[in-house]
Amino acid sequence: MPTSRSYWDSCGIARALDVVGERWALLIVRELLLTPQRFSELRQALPNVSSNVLADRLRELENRGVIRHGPADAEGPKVYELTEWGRKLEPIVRALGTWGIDAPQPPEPAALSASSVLIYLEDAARPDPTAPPTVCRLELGGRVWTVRLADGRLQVQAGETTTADASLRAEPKTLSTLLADPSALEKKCDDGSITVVGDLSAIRRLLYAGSGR
Amino acid sequence: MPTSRSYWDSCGIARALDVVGERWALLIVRELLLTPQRFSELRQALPNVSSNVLADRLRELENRGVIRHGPADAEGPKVYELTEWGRKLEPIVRALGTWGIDAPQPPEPAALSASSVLIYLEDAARPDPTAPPTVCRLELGGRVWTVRLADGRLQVQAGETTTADASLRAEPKTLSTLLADPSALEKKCDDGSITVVGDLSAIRRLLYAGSGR
DNA sequence: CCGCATCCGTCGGGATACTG
DNA sequence: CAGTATCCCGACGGATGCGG
Repeated sequence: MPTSRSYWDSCGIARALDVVGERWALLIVRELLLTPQRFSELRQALPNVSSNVLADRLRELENRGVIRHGPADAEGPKVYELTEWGRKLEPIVRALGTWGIDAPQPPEPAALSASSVLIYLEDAARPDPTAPPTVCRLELGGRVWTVRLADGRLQVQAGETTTADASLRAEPKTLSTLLADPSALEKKCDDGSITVVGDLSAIRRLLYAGSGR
Repeated sequence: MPTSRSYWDSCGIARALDVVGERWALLIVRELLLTPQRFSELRQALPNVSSNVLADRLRELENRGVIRHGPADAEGPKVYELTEWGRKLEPIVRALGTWGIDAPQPPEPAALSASSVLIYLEDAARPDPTAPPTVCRLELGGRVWTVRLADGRLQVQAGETTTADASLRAEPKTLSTLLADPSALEKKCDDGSITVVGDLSAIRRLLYAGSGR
């Protein structure tokens, strides 16, 4: 059964927290920022939330108008996705993530979902505006993503693209490590922890952009 | 004893929530946005948090570097105040409040602190840029505040000012009601639920600015 | 297998009383 | 005034069940 407690405070901040302040709620929103996801995908992205709590939160967030539950497109599997109101949380959640960079790392073992790394990548990226436009295909956490570098911006999209300069397959944590130290790219290629197809320098541009140059 | 659970997730968002995601934490931050406050003032502003939980949260937030506990200035009473890092939450908390405006109001009885109304006032205010600069003194929740209207902006400061066009004493909820319907100003004056001294039209400008014109 | 529901143990949080 | 001590309940977390 969903949580029903409230702060009993008419302040907008308190009312916002009545909606998305319960445990795991904002992490679910984080997961849905880039793409709708299924229950099992959310479980994989948030391995530390128990299934009953996840079900509770999803129901709550749906009842309160933050997310929606239904087939995104014709007769696909049922996915959870943000409503228009829920999407307005995006800049807030991203800002919270930027703020949290300065918070201490949790001790191992720590989870790291594909969405987390990609959101970080978008927000931290400072691509060279003079560099050539680049499109990379990413295989991350069992899904395919498209990353576009152009006009001094980095954008992530869920799904395949028709034309990519290169493709990279990695674990989210490995990609995170590479963003902290892009110079380790070749080594990671050699030891097989990542797989690169196509123009390696495109991947290199992505990593250096995502590391803030 | 403070909470020690974690999301065990290296994502910045999760780490931020490890710090300020526990219940009441962000409402404490809200209370400290405008001015440092003492324990008893926080209790009054957050009447629904029990003293032990408040003490726990304050200790946690202090340990994690969000707030500081000490005499703000020479030998005053001990107050809680935001650290530099904690202050970086300000735009996030304000944005959350703006988002929460569209969330349902909690059933009565609902609390409403002076800080809450004043933060809302600052964020919702759209003062007429052509109107004359105005300074109002506010007595709200047992404290004195200074509100300045100038250059199409509204700014709130804690404490007295030397020169004010008018002074208004009210309960936070009453002020909130007036911001929703500024035309009720005279009535509230008459029935004694507020007290105005000085230029009534200055208060009127404040209310209309705070109501988004 | 996916999408939950149920059961149960634990712990965070709420209310009250009390202390330096 | 500024918290602490205590008790209790509900939210949370883990495991398992179970229908589609």
